[in-house]
Amino acid sequence: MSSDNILDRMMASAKLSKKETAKQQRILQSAIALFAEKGYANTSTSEIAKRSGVAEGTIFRHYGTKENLLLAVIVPFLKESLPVMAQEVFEEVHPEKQAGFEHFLRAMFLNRLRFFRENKEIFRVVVKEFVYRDELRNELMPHINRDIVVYMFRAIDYFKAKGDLPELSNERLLKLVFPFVFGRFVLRFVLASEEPPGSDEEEADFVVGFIMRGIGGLRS
Amino acid sequence: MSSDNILDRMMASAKLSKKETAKQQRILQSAIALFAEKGYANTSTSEIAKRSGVAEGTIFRHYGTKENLLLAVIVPFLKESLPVMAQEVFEEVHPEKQAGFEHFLRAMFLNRLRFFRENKEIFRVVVKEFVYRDELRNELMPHINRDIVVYMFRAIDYFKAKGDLPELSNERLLKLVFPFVFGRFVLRFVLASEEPPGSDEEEADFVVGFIMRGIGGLRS
Amino acid sequence: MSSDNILDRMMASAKLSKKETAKQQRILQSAIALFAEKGYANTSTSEIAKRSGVAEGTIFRHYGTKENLLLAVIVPFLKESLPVMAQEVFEEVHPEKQAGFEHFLRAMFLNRLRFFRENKEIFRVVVKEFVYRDELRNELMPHINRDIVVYMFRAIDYFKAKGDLPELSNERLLKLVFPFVFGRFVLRFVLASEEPPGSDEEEADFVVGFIMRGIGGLRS
Amino acid sequence: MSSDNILDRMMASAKLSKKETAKQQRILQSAIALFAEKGYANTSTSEIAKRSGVAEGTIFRHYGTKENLLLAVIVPFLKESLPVMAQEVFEEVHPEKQAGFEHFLRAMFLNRLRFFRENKEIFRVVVKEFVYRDELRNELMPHINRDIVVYMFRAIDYFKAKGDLPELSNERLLKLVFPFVFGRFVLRFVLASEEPPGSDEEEADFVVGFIMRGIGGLRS
DNA sequence: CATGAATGAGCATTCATTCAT
DNA sequence: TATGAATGAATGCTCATTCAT
Repeated sequence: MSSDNILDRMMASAKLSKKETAKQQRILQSAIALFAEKGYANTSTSEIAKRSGVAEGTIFRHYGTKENLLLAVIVPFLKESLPVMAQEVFEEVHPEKQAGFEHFLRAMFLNRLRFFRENKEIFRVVVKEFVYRDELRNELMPHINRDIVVYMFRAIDYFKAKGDLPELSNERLLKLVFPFVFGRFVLRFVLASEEPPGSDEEEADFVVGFIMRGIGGLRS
Repeated sequence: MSSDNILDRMMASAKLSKKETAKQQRILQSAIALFAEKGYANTSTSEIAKRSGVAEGTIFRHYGTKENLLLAVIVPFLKESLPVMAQEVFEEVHPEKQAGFEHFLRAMFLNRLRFFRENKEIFRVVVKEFVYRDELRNELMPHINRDIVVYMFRAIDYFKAKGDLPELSNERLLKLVFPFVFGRFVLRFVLASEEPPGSDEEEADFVVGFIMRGIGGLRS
Repeated sequence: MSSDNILDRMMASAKLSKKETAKQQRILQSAIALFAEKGYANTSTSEIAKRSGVAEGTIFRHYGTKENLLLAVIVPFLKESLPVMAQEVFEEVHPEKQAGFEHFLRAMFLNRLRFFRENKEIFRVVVKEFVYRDELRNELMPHINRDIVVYMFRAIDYFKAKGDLPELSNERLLKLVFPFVFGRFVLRFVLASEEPPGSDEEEADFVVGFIMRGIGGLRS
Repeated sequence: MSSDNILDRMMASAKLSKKETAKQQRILQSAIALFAEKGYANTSTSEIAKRSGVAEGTIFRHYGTKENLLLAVIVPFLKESLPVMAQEVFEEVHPEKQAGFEHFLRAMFLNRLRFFRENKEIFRVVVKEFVYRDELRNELMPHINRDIVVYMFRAIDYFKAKGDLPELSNERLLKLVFPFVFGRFVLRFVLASEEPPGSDEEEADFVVGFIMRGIGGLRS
């Protein structure tokens, strides 16, 4: 009896999409490309159909609603982005064996940089709609926060215990670092027309260095 | 056959808007409120007319196009935001008499924080449409960049000459600091439903401190 | 705070239709003709628009919904049919000065026969939709019953007091006579393609005679 | 090139329906229930398929058209209703051995009352579509008339010869009695949400008594 | 025989824009 | 100058029907 109807619909529709036919794939690809370029509100279902080489009715047979099609694009991406965003990295990186928070941060930054690059178009869709539509944001934000926060707090606590991090409150630390990093991803993959020069590793060094120095003198 | 037809129209219409009638004021206010809330694409001109207590035809008599109405909202804001963003602050702050870059940054941060808070709704409209519509961004971005860059480089050069800043390339410095600060504004005024606690000065100290430490060790 | 939302909408929309423009008249006429012929469900708004010589959008500007257009057809007819159906006749007929119930019945029969003939097409629409759509019937029936019953009971009581009618319960009497008469109207104006021969007066004599003899021997 | 193409199709399809598979039975049942409730026009084939637990294609494999499915519902009912309506009753009732027309009428009324109650849902479908769709009515009416008229006239003539009936024209007598009785069935099974109280025999006495007294004084 | 994915014409409705008053 | 009725193209969506498997 929880309040998350969007999330519920997300899960429901996600379950149905076990085997995607070739046509569904094409529909999704076209939708992603068009939503990414012009935004959901400025894309018509007939455009999507034309680009997919599919009848317009076919879209509705599979997704029922234009809104549902958007969810079919966003949801799997979000479900792979959110918990994973820290969990997977956390494990992959074997924090115990890491030199410290700096290494963890660097690994995570590189991991997400590549993930978002790999899914650049969906990332665009998600960011655009997330900024554009207050209700979507209001409904999703709590869940997103929770999923990220849980895992990140675990990591932060671990490194605090190791004496690797200043005694800043977890929340403040996260609200400082996360938007900074995420903002750079948005800039790079959503707003910029092309990626800036320089290797991923250089970028990682630059960003992580900035953050580490920046939080160096912090007290809560 | 110049490339900036939007900008041209922007400037032209901006000049015309010297004397706005009461009705135009009401139209603009309603448009801003609705665009901010639901986005340009999801707002109908009839809604704007109803909220303004004005006939729908009146909107078109004044602005000709819905798109033009959007520009009439965005342009003046942009024109007051951009060059001023550095120039005015630069002067207001009397850099020569300042202790250094840190003071300049702090003053500028506070100045814009208050300006965007004062114009929160228009800020929302601009950010939303800027993120949502690639063509708008592509056409405006160069002008925005130019206006900001010119003034900011002047300031950066001044403080570099004073030995107040590391020998990082102007561009890299700007691309580090500007998105960081601007991202926090977006988070606070566009994405969050309410402003976080804490005084403006505390926030300024926090942000400026982080940046100053962060850029402390940089080399280009 | 009563439950009659259809009736409420009926009244609301009826109030708005104070001055009907020429175009609204044409739209209504076309809608009536088409609804009468093919039924509401089998008539498209584009058909109505074409027949009215009006753009499809114009229909929605005036009536908002196809359903509302149906109500705009039905409601005024119902409002003029129902209470009047007995009240007006009751007065027009001056029951005190009539020879008795037989005269009253005859006057009423003729009055309604002519009214329905005059509004044959709307009558068709109302009957068809009333039979076809359970929810419409369920929502309207109580109100219709009330309006008719109140006035008819008054008349019946009056004639009972005069000794003109057997001591059958009002309800049973009404449920015998009303469907019989109304059924003949439906047959004549809705189901038959053309009216049967014979003058109205002959038909009235026939029907009233049948009823009077039929109820002659009744006991409750 | 005869005029009764619907009837032809009716007969043809009726012959084919000798052996109905279980699936066809389920399809027909679902169609009847849905048509009865919401009307043919407001029922989709996919709804019928879902309710039948059958693929949508299966419906079209068996009936070819949605319209044909409707006929497959209506036709057998009509074929059992019409001639039987008088013939079977006529025989079952052994008119020769009856006390007279009153008994015949009473037996017939009871017979049909029970038949329509038994097939209430199909009766609803038939009445609704018959009222709603002029072309269906126009095509079927002559045949219905013929089937009923032939048998009824035979009965009427018989009772006239016995001196049991006034010398009213057969047609006028039928057009008086038939709609009256049929109208009560429609009221009871189609329009009312539940049947009125009272036993079938009481109702029969009431109706037949009314008719007998009513036609008592008739002259053509 | 049965399926259900695919179709595409058709539908009610919306909305930016025009124009006579 | 302001109005608001009128427009018609475009939109999201439905649904009877087809057909390859």
